Amino acid sequence: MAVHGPAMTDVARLAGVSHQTVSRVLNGHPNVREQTRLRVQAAIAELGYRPNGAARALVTGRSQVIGVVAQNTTLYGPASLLAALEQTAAEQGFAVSVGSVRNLDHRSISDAVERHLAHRVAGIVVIAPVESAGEALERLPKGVPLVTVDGDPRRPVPLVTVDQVAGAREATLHLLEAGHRTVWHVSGPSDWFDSAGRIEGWREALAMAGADEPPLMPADWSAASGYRCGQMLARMPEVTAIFTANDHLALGVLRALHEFGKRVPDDISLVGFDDVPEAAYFIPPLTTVRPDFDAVARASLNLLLAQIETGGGGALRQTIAPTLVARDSVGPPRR
Amino acid sequence: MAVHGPAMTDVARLAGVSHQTVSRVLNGHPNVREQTRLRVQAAIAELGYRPNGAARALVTGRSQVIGVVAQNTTLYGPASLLAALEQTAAEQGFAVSVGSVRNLDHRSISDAVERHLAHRVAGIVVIAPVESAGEALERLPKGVPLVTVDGDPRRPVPLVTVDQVAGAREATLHLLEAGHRTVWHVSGPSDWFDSAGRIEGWREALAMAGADEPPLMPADWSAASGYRCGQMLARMPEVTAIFTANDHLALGVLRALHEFGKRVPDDISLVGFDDVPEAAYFIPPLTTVRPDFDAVARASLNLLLAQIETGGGGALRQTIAPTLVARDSVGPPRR
DNA sequence: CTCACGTCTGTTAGCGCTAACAACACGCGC
DNA sequence: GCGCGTGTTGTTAGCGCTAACAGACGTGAG
Repeated sequence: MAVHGPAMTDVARLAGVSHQTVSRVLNGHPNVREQTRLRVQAAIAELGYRPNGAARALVTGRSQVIGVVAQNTTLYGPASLLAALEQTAAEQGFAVSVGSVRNLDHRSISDAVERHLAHRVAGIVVIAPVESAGEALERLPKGVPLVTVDGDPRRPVPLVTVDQVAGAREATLHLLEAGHRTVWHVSGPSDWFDSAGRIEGWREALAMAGADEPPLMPADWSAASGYRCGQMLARMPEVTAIFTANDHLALGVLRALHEFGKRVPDDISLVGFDDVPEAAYFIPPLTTVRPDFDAVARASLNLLLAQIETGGGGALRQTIAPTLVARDSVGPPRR
Repeated sequence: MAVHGPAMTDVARLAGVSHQTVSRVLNGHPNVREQTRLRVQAAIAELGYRPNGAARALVTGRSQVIGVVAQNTTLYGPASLLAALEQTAAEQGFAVSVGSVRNLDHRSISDAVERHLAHRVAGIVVIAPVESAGEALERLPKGVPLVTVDGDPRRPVPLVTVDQVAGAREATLHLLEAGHRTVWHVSGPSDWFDSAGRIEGWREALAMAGADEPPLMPADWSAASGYRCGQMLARMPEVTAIFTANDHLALGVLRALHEFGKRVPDDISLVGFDDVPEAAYFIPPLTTVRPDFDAVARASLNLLLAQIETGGGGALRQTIAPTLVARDSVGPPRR
């Protein structure tokens, strides 16, 4: 057929061998004479043959596809992760199928996973940053290679995660070292592990320095909610240093402070998280924490591939340390 | 098998029918007795049966998967498009497989498309905003449902696109109407159709108003290059209004202007493009043009689905008009 | 010279599903 | 009664591939 191209038997006929020999060449089996191999490869090239993934998936029970389940792939973090994952997977000869879900509840996650399973994906990566996702994962059929990213550290599922705690600790410490008595924190949504980790790191740093812990300001990830928090923070004279759970929150805070005539870093210092490409062009350029999404993607894929090959899957864990990127939004407190 | 779950024959046995009847129930064939249908559905539910997509893809020649080829899914536009596409596809029972490519040249695109073809995707959406991608598309095997997004308007391939020209025209006119004598433009990369369209709209608006056309400032999409352009624009006293090809460029310009002591909108007015979620929290909130990504995704998918069903594919074209979002970054020129 | 063994290649079966056809019961008009 | 259409179900073949086995051939040991 014109659309579907030649099949293995067509290649076999042209090369004057059986289709099985073609299969052997394709899969790199050892016992094929060099001359035969070349003939087959020539035939493949001549016909522009491409193996039919569906047929292979049917007989082997798994396709060369990795399923990714994520929530909001518009957010900078998930989008970067997805892109990196796709890149890395492609290098290993795998395609990536996305199944984004509106909510990260039990049902949605299970559904997305099962949809992937129906296509016999080789493995699944779940970007599951919230509590409710964890439960869904444990009830999944065993034997399916699975890796979670930024998931629940307490669950016995292979996990790759950015070291939120270390990143937040570093950010907070950076502000403390600049001379601030304490640091306020605008956090992400309370059910995200990312948020929890960043809160924990912030607390740790405060405790290490013997600083008072001001009340937490909960927000979501949006600039809008950062703006709302900023409007409150700007009104409190004792606030001199703020750590926001991501860069967009920082942007919102920045604008609120600006409206109230508070200058950054002269009056108030600010640190974000994520290092979005624009952070260097905020006013002023934002000091922030940069997670290494490529490293996370590589680690998750390696973990997944290991499971796919061995078939078994220990509950491994891997943590990627982020780095602080110092720019202009941090300075000493005003006297 | 534990992992792969029950097959159709298992369901058939439990329901006391042939596997073919199960298939008929699954595919909604008309001639099945109501009572039989219910028995089969009960058996499906009881076993937790899920049809094997690979087997279906093998026999029908196409899977319930749509392939998406895109370049940089980290950028706001492509990421939003991808997410919207995935959402819409899921509603129609399709999964989405991403194949991002590093470069949008002939080879990369063809490769990505062929990788999708190997998996017998039902159709392909190419987010192909640059010149070189167009050629690759025409040499593709005929008969594969294909839609391009933001692609070349001159090629005979089904195309859905944001009306860049209209958006840019509106943005420029908005500045002109505020009283500015002319409008400067910081454009995107010259090989993107998006850029070309926005330049065209800007020129049109200028011509319509009889305004002089200042030299074009070419950039890429990044805040960094916006910043570089901004440093030049800030030095030129006659510049009172700027239209940037996207919001991140505007952010960079904003910062450069700020560094030079130029205030927005008092000294210089600014309009962006994209309406990223953060644009409302720039300093000042950015007036910008909002493309409707959901509409684009819906339109592309409809076009694709139509092709999948009818098998044929006329070279349809659909244009989605963006809307201007007025915020605070535009004002009358200073006297 | 024969037999065992390794290397290479071909033949067969079957993965789970859909499409095409066959089979059967039933009701209708003649 | 017969033939015929209609609704419902079962049977068979085959999609393109891999795995398992079978066969052909050459090589070296006995």
